[in-house]
Amino acid sequence: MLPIGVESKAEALNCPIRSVLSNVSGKWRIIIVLALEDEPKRFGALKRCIGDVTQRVLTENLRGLERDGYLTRTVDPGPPVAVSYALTPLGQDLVEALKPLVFWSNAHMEEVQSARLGYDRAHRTAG
Amino acid sequence: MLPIGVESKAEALNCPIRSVLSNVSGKWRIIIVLALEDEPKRFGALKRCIGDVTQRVLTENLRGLERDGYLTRTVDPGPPVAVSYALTPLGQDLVEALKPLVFWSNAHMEEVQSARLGYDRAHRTAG
DNA sequence: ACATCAGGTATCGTCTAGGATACTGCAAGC
DNA sequence: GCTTGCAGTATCCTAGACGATACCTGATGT
Repeated sequence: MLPIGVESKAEALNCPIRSVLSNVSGKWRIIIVLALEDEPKRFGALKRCIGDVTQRVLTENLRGLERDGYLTRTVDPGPPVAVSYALTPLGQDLVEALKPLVFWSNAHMEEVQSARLGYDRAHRTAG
Repeated sequence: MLPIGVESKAEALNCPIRSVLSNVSGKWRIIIVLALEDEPKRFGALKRCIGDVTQRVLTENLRGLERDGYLTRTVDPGPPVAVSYALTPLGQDLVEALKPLVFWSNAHMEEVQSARLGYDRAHRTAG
């Protein structure tokens, strides 16, 4: 029995699963830590690697991940200045914990998509 | 190198990680599937077990998870009617893929919280 | 007759993550 | 002098997830 149920707001804040989940939910957080798995990357490289994230949102999420201790931000005051982001040990650890989910995603994505198609077909006009 | 980067919107939709991630992100989805791990539950039991979710939101998320094939909704037309939700094999599989993350959360939650405190202390008034 | 539980819908409001775009300061390259 | 790349800020806006509340249908209890 996993401790996911709560009876008060205070309890919800202390629930480890909910706490970490909230770090990791959102469209970009997991993608960012995965992008940093192999090596540290500079801001621009990270942005290019992810592809379709805006500068503002990437910055925002990087700040959040830094705040939670998953990565570090290092400024090398060149010139030109170069800012690089690297996973902390905690962040690398998180990536390990995330890998099963990643592999699973690769393996089962099509099942999910066809389930969705089936559901939509069944629930469109016919009730 | 994980396939997380994309160069077009179409590509983003085909990225397995992003696709599954979007199923699972949101405040409640993961909590719900975890709550169903041990046995099927009826709507009311599920709601009581989670504790602080409203009826509307729970219904909404259950529909979404059903649509994606993670759980089934079964109506037993009593009377009284009883609606029970159960994980599909796909859903049980997802739970397995999620477990490392859950265990990790339990183990590292405090590190994250103290990282956050440290960050906030360092970034509050002093820049 | 009235309240209660079950499993929802319907409405409304809020809040925030994310997207779009413009702008900055600094340097290097042509 | 102009553009380009880097690493951002500053604004504004939208969509949708979430919360609160009221209501509904049918059974069951007292």
